[in-house]
Amino acid sequence: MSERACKKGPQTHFELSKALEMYVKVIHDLEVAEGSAAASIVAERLGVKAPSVTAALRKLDALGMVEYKPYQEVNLTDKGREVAEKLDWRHETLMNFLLMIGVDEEVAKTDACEIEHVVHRETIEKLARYLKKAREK
Amino acid sequence: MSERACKKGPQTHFELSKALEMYVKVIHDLEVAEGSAAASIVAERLGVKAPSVTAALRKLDALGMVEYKPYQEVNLTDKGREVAEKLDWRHETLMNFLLMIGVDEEVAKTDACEIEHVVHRETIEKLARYLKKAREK
DNA sequence: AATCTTTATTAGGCTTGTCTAACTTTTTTC
DNA sequence: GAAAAAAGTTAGACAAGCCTAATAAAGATT
Repeated sequence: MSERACKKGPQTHFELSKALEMYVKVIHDLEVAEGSAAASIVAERLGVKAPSVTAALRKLDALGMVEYKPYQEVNLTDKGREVAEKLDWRHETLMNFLLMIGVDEEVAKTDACEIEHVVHRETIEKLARYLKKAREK
Repeated sequence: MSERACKKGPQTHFELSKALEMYVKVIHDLEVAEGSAAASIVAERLGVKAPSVTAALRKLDALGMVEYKPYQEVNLTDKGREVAEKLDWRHETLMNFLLMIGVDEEVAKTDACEIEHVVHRETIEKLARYLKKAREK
């Protein structure tokens, strides 16, 4: 059983870094709640400073994830919204599972937030399927 | 159900970055297999170049995780071995679970490698307990 | 033992994501 | 509508991790 540690293959299955995905999530939350997202609130929600938000928005815009003009509120593009919804679904699925096995709410939340950015789609799909079955019983 | 996205609290529950943990894992593997770890093999296993290994070893040494003298093979300290064993246990637990829910072996491996670095101890403990129960049935 | 080869280290650069401080734009308030 | 306040941006720095190219040390070969 050698070769246990894991090589660092080039992330083929993710379009965004974890950091940028977090911005997308927050922007989506704000859009749902208020129609669009102000940079200052994004900063506050993520616990970062304003210039970090500016930098992130420029990148997300370049990647076609948000519609961004300086000094204006941001909105997700369709592409960005897809990413946000994917993350939401992942988060939900992970939360449901973690709570089911008895993980504390707060811990589950932060762990789901970590895992959602790093696992393969297949894993979440299998987890969702498993969860559904476990509930039917 | 607002406030869905996750703030980035200061990592209180980890002593090492994910990158450094990977070095510890590989060094441990090599120690088990051959008594000690040569930098070139560590590099190869992790898919990085030699200078990255040197830099990492210097950091791990400063953190008391390895015994390192330039131009010599490395060995984990007791502290480092503890970290490696913790990671092994996490990996094992995650693998068992992922395989149980039907995730493909290769995918399970890389996903376990990601998750093991980021979740709380509690989560792994709950998972292990859950797994044990699921097997008893 | 001197050279050649392999292995490791140093030096310097790049990227991502963060920060502070200074400046600009927008909005509010009187 | 002008001045003050708030919000956003730019400039420049820093940390972690990675890289390449050049250098130094160890180990082999004859």
